[in-house]
Amino acid sequence: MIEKFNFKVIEKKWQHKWSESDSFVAKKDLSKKKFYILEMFPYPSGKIHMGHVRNYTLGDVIARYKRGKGFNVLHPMGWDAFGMPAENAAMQNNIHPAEWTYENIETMRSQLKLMGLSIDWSREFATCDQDYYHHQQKLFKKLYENDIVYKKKSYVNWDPVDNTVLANEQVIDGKGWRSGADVEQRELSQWFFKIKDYAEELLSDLDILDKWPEKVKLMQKNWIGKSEGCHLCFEIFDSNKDKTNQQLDIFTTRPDTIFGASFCAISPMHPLAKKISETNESVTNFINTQSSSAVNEESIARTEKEGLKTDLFVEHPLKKDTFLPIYIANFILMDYGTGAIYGVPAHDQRDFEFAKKYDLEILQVIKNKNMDEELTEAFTGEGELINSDFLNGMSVEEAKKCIISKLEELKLGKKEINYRLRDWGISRQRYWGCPIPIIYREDGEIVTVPDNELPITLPDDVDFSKPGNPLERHPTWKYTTCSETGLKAIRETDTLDTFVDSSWYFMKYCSDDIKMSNFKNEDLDYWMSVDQYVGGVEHAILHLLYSRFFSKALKSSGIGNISEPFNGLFTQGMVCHETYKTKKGEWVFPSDIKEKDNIFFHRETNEEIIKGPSESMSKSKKNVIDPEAIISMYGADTARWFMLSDSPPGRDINWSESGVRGSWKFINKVWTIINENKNLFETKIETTEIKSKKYNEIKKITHKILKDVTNNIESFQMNVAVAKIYELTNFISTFRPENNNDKDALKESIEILVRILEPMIPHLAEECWSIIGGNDLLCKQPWPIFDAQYIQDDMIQIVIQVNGKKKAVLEIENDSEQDKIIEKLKNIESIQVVKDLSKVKKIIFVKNKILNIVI
RNA sequence: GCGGCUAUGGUGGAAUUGGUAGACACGCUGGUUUUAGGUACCAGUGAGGCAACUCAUGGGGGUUCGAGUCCCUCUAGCCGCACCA
Repeated sequence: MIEKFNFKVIEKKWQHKWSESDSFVAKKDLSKKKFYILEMFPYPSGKIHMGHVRNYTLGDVIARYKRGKGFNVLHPMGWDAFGMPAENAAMQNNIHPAEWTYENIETMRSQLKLMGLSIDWSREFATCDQDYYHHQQKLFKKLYENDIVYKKKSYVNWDPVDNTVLANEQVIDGKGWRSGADVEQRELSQWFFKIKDYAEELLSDLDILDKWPEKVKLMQKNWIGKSEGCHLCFEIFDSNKDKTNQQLDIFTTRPDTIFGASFCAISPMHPLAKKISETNESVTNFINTQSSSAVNEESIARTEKEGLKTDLFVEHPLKKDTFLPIYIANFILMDYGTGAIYGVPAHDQRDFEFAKKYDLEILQVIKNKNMDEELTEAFTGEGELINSDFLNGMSVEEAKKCIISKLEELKLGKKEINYRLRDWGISRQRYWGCPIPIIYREDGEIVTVPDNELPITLPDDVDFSKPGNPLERHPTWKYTTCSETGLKAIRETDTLDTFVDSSWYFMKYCSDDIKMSNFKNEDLDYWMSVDQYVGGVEHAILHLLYSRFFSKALKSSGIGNISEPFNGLFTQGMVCHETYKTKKGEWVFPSDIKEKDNIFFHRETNEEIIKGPSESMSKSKKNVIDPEAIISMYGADTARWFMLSDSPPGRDINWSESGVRGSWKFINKVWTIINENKNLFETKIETTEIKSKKYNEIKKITHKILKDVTNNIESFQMNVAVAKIYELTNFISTFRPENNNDKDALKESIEILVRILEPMIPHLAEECWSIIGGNDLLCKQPWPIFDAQYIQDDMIQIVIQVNGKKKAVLEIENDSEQDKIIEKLKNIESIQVVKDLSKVKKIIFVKNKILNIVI
């Protein structure tokens, strides 16, 4: 009787061996091909969760596989350690954010180490390390010097109770997520990165990223939101139709509809609206009612169109003596285009609704053949221009071209491209972030802090008992002097958005000596770009777009030469689990449930529990399984194997107890096979030339599966690779060698099995490798290459169809020709047709695959 | 509202990319071993039929010698964006 696999002892043993032999420490070596595999680094929230287990297992399979393939692999790990949860913990539990963060890192590092990941821990860092943010401050300065950073006033979500800015995601139904207070729109002076300047490059370079999911590229494309149109400049007239010497700029993508324009509208935030409000109380009131309530975006989109007519007009540029009234309207966004439009009610649904409400002219200028007389909604389709002077009869496309050149000729407008993408606001009124290396001098100058005064470090003595930014109200921290002029100065008390931290961390890993703050281009030149990035799809836009921008921005500032940081991207699915609730609707942890005859009860209270649908694991629904508990019960290999089985990595996986037990069963099956066959490896086996059928069979299956598993790993089909390995394992476990040749083949088969298991379940594989007498560490062994001669068989199966329906399967020599097969078919009862070939219309023959007789 | 993805047994999912549908696993049924089984092993398991066979990849249509795979259309579910001029 073979004992169960003792993972508790064996997993520790190999983790120790890998670590002491520096097996996964990466060294720059220009003579070797590199492979940079990276998973999105974790936020140190407390403990690792199953999502991390899935993410890092997937990455580790790739890392270990690529090492086997002979690549110089970089597989690092670090911590996305700045951010709000640390400050919230500070407020709630009176613990310093640094202490909270570093404690969590300790815990999570030790948890990750239990998983046996092949990570180069020598390159580990946290973004809240002084060294890291020191370097980030230098990068900020570089971007500042290269005119990629600027400061401007902008509207932000302001929580009046917590005295802080909130991100859009933190505003729930118009209220602050923590305080519950009504969120205000407040104008603040904020730092921005000029990501908009890179919009075109960010868009067009998506085409190079052929190893990215189409879905993510499309999301980024939509987010960038390029649209081509026309910029127009109107003269503004007063109520007496006299020139005011002011102008109104508008942007439109439909210049072709210009003859249908019946009004203009500007945003309540538009400078012109503000100017009018100075002397007009009703305008002031209107603007105030529009700017106060920030509700969620969907309901904003459904809000009824409202407007206020001003006393101003613009003259239609092509229809003399036609004046369009200017409205201030709630549906015009200030931060898209110019914050002003001309309204063409017949061909834009919003303008249509607005015109109906305020009784404005609806003039149709595009007509489609089969159209009703009266428009009941805006017509946005293709058609022919009418009521449009010189544009009449043209298609939409033709009219666009024609009108733009006409407007350009008249110097009234010009072709323009607009992007939905907005500049990236990076100021946060927070303590736990990277200080911005800027001082405001008493003479009004804004200057960067000189390099020899960096890093600007966060003060330790901070007070979280009051809401707001502790840096702002710190007694001394912000007061300083300018070393160049001796003038008094005040530090910038805003810190950088944490997305800045994660926009270049993958470059920092490339530093040979991670503790040095030097950032060498030659290191980047060797290791960058990341060959394979793995993470959740929830970062499809922000993190991935910001990182792409940052690489480009650094490149144009002379740092690195990377235009795309991530060559390959894989977005893995989520880990789900059934949910459980009491009848009162309180969530219950799965670990507190017991089951009897398909009815669920609370383990302690015996209360009946209702089982709900499987949803992605979340603390709030309590449908979480603690990875550490699983690892201590079944071991890391079982957890890893389960994560790779069944579900394709890109889709959601459902965590199940029976699935984990199945994985544990498999681990032991391999363990049993190795122990039962270990004597095979003790002596050399003499072989002979004559090979049995059995021998050919095991050779064929082994090499076929080796080939398949290799392809499956390359194409991220880990679940299929797992299935193939099951097949091989099942075959080996029932294989009974009859002679020395068979034994020799079995040995090879077992060796291959052990080698291809290593990326997935490395502890077991290493232990097996040592049992069968393999040299050195298994993780340093090359990946085996399948031998094509064993895969090719003399006899193959060919499918016989009649009219496309399968009638028989014929075993025949490889590469047999059609005639030979037809001959053979004459002996088969169920296929009568071949006896009289005159009735056969056609024969479709695909060599070694199929023969289809059409009658 | 706009854009996208997905749909295969009781379940998760395979299918060499247009060529034997259901690999592999879970579950279930029966059997053997065991003091016991939430163990191990063996056999069976898409549906219908005694059978030869027939029907089956969300529904309907099409292209093709041949369709889970390609095209059209409908339905359902999921995801992203959201007054973007």
